[in-house]
Amino acid sequence: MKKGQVTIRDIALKLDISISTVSRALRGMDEVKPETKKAVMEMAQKMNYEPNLIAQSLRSNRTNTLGIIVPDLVPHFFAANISGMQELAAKRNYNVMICQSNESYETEIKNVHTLVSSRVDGLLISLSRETKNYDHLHSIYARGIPLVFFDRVCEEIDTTKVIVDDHDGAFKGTEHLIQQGCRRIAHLSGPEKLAISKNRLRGYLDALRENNIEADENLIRHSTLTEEDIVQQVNSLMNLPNPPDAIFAINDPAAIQAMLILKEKGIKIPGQVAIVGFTNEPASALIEPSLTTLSQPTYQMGQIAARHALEQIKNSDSYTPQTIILKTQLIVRNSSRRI
Amino acid sequence: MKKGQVTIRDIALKLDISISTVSRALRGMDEVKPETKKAVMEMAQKMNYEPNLIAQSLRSNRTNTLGIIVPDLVPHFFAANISGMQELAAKRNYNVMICQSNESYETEIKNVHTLVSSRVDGLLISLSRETKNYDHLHSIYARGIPLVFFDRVCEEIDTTKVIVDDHDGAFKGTEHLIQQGCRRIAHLSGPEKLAISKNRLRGYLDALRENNIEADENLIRHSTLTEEDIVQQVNSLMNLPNPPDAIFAINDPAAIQAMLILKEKGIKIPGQVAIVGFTNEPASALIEPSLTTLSQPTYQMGQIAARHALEQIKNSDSYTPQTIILKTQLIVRNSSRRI
DNA sequence: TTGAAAGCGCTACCAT
DNA sequence: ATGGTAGCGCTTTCAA
Repeated sequence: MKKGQVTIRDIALKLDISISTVSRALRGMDEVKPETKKAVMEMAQKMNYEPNLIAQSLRSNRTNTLGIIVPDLVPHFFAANISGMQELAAKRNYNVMICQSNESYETEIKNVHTLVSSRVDGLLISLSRETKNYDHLHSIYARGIPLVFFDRVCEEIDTTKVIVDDHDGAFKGTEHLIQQGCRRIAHLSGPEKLAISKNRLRGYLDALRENNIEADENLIRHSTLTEEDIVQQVNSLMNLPNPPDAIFAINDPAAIQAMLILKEKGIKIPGQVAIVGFTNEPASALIEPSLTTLSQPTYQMGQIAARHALEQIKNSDSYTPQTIILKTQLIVRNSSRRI
Repeated sequence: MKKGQVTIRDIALKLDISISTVSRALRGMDEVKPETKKAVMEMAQKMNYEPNLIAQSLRSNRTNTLGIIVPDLVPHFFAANISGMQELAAKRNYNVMICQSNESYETEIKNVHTLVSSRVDGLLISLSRETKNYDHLHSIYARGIPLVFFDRVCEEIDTTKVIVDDHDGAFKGTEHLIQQGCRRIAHLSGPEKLAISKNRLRGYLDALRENNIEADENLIRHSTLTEEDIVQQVNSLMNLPNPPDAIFAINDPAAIQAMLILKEKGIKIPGQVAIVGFTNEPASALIEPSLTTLSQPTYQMGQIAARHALEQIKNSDSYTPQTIILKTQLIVRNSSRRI
């Protein structure tokens, strides 16, 4: 007897009324007689009816689903973002479909196709590191699918972007080190052309300049951020004739790496070298010494991004794209506290 | 002119052929003339046609989507699991729809309804802490929707479960402490009725027994695992007339918490009290001293769970439910190394 | 207050 | 090799 899921037709048959009436009753329209409504509701309950969202979607041309593409959903930053998105979406009766690009441009393109084919009502994306060509995103935009970038954004598309104020964060982190008495502050940066690297580097440089400290080329290191490369960069820094008294790292993993290397060398933190990271990973509060860092409002970031996507879905005409810049917060811990 | 997405009908109209032919051509059926096929393909490309998975799903009664329910997708354990699932699903041309129960029974029920309504082809779930009633899951099972439990499973439903060998892990962790010379080993456990608590407690007790160490009721603490409760339990343990020389904690966060408390008290780790955790969180390798723990194959766990769900979807008749028990691996670090 | 029927985009069956 | 058509489950006119 099991022929798959129960449909409104099954209910109609049982009650010997029309499909239309069942449909109306189920959605509580008040043009249907109360007792009919009651009978339908009870029968639906009894038969374990579950509405078929697929059919509804086909009809309404809306899936109530947000597509999300991230490079990798494991890192805390992305996990928290997605969590915020899912949470808010659920509140508004939306689902989320999630893809990982694995930092691959090709995969990211595939993901876009998948989500477009799934007819998601909106798309939230944080770009892969490889992505240099934006045709697949232009195509989303051209289709009129609400599109929101978060964290790793594409400047050349006029749509809502939610980002962290990297410049401001780097500025605050660097200035904090200066206030602690550091004067030779190194910057362990990431790949040179990455937006994030550029912005944090600028914040670092501006903080130095505003405090009348001359920047030293030797103290600025662009790293691939692999384990080996960090080892090499830190060693090279400490072997300078005039080594740094502080390191401002582009992110917490790099900062933690650096700390481990320094500790192995017997260098006192923060006494000899103070450290500041960026992103506030869960581990950072727990290591020894605890790491001073800039916390990003990750969960909130996801919520805001999702809210904007939904906003845009709702008012596709009147909606105006915005760039939302979230401030980071300096969390002072022991790796930098000298005073 | 923009009337939403392009359909096969649009292509058929342009080419002045029938819808059926377009459909066939698009799917590369060889009963269609090569030149027609080529024309269709080119036109589809040119018009930026994207197949409508919703329509396909309605027709085929398959969505190519797996539903996933976790208590919270932020913790590394769940994030890695989901990542494994998504990865494998993508490989087999499946999508994932993800819900968070927030450890709430009510929300979990809502999630189940959502995913059933979305007609996911299979469901992967790790139960909320609150869930004691399993009717919503029985209903899934009764509907014939492939169901796989991972980590937090429901024993009373005969379906595939992927779990970690908690007993074995706890046994290995405890035995390791014994080998390090500890004799009064406390166990910081979780809520008493939780399966995970029970299994790890049994492993702990069995290790003691096999090594002829008498278990001491005072050293076994069931905690709610909130910050305050852990503080209280650890303090209480250390205030015993005969305090423990080791703590085996139910998970890494609890172990790390305990370590912080002990360090504040000036108690040497591992000298006075050795510590072993469970789960191998990323933070655990980085704290001081680094935490000995049992690593779980999280990513692999997700892959296996997804593989079984897909297997079951494919061969719904011949498939036999299994319980897959994954072994943990003891990772010895400094928090327990006494010899 | 209810019913009949069209149609969302697609596939598959039956013709030709 | 191609076209016509029914139907997946639902909503929404239009009629009654």
